[in-house]
Amino acid sequence: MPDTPESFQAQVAALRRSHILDAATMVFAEQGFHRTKIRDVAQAAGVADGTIYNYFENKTALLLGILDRINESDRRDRDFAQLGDVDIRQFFRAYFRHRLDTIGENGLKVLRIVLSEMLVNPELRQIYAERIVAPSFALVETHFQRIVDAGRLQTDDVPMMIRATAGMFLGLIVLRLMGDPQLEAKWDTIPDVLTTLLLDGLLPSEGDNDGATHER
Amino acid sequence: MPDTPESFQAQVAALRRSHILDAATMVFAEQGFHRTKIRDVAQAAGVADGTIYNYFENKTALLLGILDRINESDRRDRDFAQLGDVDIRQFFRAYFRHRLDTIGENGLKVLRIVLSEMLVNPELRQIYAERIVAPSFALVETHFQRIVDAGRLQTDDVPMMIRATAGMFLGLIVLRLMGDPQLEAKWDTIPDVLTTLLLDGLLPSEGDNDGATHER
Amino acid sequence: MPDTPESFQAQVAALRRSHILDAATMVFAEQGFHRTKIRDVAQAAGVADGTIYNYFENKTALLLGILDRINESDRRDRDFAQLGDVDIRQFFRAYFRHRLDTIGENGLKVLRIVLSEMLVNPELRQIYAERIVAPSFALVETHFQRIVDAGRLQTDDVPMMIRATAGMFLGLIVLRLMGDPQLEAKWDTIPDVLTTLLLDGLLPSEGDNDGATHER
Amino acid sequence: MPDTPESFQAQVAALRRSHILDAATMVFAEQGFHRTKIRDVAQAAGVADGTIYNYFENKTALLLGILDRINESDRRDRDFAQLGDVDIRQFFRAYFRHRLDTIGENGLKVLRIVLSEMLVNPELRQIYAERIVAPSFALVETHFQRIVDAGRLQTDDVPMMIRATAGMFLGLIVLRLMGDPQLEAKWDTIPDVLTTLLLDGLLPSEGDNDGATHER
DNA sequence: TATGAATGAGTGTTCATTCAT
DNA sequence: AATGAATGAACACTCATTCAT
Repeated sequence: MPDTPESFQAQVAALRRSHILDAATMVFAEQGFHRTKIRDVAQAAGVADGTIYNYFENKTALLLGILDRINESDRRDRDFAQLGDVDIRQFFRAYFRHRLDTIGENGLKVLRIVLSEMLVNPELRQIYAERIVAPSFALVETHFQRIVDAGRLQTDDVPMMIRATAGMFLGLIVLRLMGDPQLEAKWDTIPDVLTTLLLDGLLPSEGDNDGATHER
Repeated sequence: MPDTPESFQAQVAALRRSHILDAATMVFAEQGFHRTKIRDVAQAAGVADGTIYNYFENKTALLLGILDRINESDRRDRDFAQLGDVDIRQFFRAYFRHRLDTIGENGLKVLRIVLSEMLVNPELRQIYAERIVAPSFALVETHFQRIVDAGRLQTDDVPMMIRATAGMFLGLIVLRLMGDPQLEAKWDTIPDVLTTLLLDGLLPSEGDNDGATHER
Repeated sequence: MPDTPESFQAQVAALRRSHILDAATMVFAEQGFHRTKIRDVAQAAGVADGTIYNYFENKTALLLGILDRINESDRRDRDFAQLGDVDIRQFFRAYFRHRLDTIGENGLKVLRIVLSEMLVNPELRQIYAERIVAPSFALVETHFQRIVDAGRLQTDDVPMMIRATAGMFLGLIVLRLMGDPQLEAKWDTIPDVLTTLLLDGLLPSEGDNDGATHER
Repeated sequence: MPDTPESFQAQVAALRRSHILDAATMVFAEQGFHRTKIRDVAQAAGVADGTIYNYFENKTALLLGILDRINESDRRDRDFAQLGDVDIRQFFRAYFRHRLDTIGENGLKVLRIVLSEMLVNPELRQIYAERIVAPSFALVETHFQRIVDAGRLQTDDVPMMIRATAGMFLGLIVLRLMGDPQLEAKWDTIPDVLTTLLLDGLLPSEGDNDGATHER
């Protein structure tokens, strides 16, 4: 079935938009948002300055576009998260591993820029909060609540537990972005470390030591 | 012992420097780093534009100054951390509570600015990594290693465990700065939530359920 | 006699040209020349941006087109002016009235734009001077010269008298465009006021006062 | 009496402001408002681009400054206008002559720019209407009303008569700016022409012809 | 040491015009 | 002839920094 002319035009437009976004992601990751001039993006994309503005309202909209892409990949991850009916320890490990792989080295560079700008730009932040954080948390909450109800995990406050978990992951990313060499060296152990820490906690198992006890 | 004229001058200078830093902290927290003009800082400090440059090399140096102050308060917290020879659960709770209180609402505003800029400014980042992160982690590592060696806590990798813990704290701050309403509402429960999560983990205690088992 | 295909095409073209000119007149009058974008004209005319350039060389040519239309209506007024063999006072009144009516509220808006641009654009000015001012003045000059020769009007310098008269009219328009409220309120009295002032002058008629005399 | 430091600084500032305004007037007159870049003004004034903005809010404010100067000279002319207790014919001639001389060749160039922009810029227009037109007309109205009451001039509507007169003057300027060669050639006869036309009107004096009569 | 006026490099955005389709 | 996406030159304005006083 051949495309109608309209949809063809639309496809070309979408393609170029995506192309510009690729270029923007690249140069932003390389030079940072503020140091990057529109001209840099244009040159990287092989178009004229003005062409950018046929596809994005302004420079910030380029970041929004990048955010939307992250949004997309997050949406896919949410589906992945629902698969977690298997062994919990394995699921945790696999999920952290998956997120880590999805981000990748390049993703870290982009995250640096996006995080930095989002912290300081309310518009960006709102988009992120509404489109990504809120629905993700909502989904994961129901999911985990079920698991907790089934007695497979134990916590008093599912929403806060989720946030603490997500925060741990995000915080490690931020710490690495801050330049901690230890984290860079052991980046791959994160899934294991987090899984063990979150599931088992830091207290010694009963019988592991000389009788130290603890009460909650 | 009266101050010599030199040291008096020096004290006046230090005072004014501190005064300017107060002003900078305030206006940065309120308007962000980039949106704040040197003139804004000068007016808030009640001095002329040029005077700023007698005490700080450039605009970024103001952030560095703010960072140094955070550094100072962190150094004091490190001492506090060493006091942790009491009950571990109480210590965790008290420590998180202390950090939370130290930051405060206003500190969050400053953190937003400093974090954002640090993510993107290698110079700032290096200072932070060298002066704050590294020594803090080093100190806490030896401290915790001792506790682990004493069998009071259990973990395979103390450095990573510490980073995960610090990351969880930092990540929650970032998530809140991103605008998560849940976190804002339950901000005060963080010490409890984190303590329980970190010490006990998510897995149900033996006997809490119908015999589900887990292996590490 | 049916039109040949060529002339039919030509008619369609002329029609579209005129249509575009209508749109341009409207949006220029509404938003001014510089604030109006070609896209505004195109949208108002219901065509694409590029189409404008099939009918007009550039944006200024649109103003030229508007000027040409004013030219046309002025040509018709010239004929009207020749009808002035009736009572002079009536003719003056009727002529001013006619010009006022011809311009209308909408014409004032257009005049504002055209005048402003013409003052500053030599090309436009030249067209106006050559195509409109010069022939109009030439015609009116011969016409008035005849009337003066016939002793029905009295003046030393017909060309300057005509310019002063035209100037008075134009100047009142400009003053109104400048925002004088008095003129807006009494706009309709202009034909009477001008006629009386021009024909009778300001000096009191003989016998109207206590014998004041004047010499030219 | 030596100036206090404050007033000295203020004087220097006023001087530089005036200097910049001189430069702006010059380059605007030469190249027009829109074609003149801030850099042109700065170079003509021998200062940096940014310095302009220490004295004027924006480019338009430069025009406002020029307008204010015209305002000032007009205020002086108003005083001049009050001197008109002498022979009316002489006063008219002298007044027109004075205005013509005040404007001069250079003033015409400036007027071209200011008029053009004012026609199209409501902000500028309002300033002009409020600060210049209204007070001028108000003053002249009371002045002429007195003369009319004294029977030395005759008119039904003083305000409109004044506007017609001012309009005639303004209109002649506009016509000349439009490029009429006749006006340029006989520019100096304007005071005489206008005076005669306004005072005596166009109708032949009684007895000058073969008995043509007219009624008002 | 404080001042604050002067500096001038730096850039996002607009929009008239072109031209491949 | 119509389209409308691409072009890229153009520019007002900001503001960190300097330095004469």
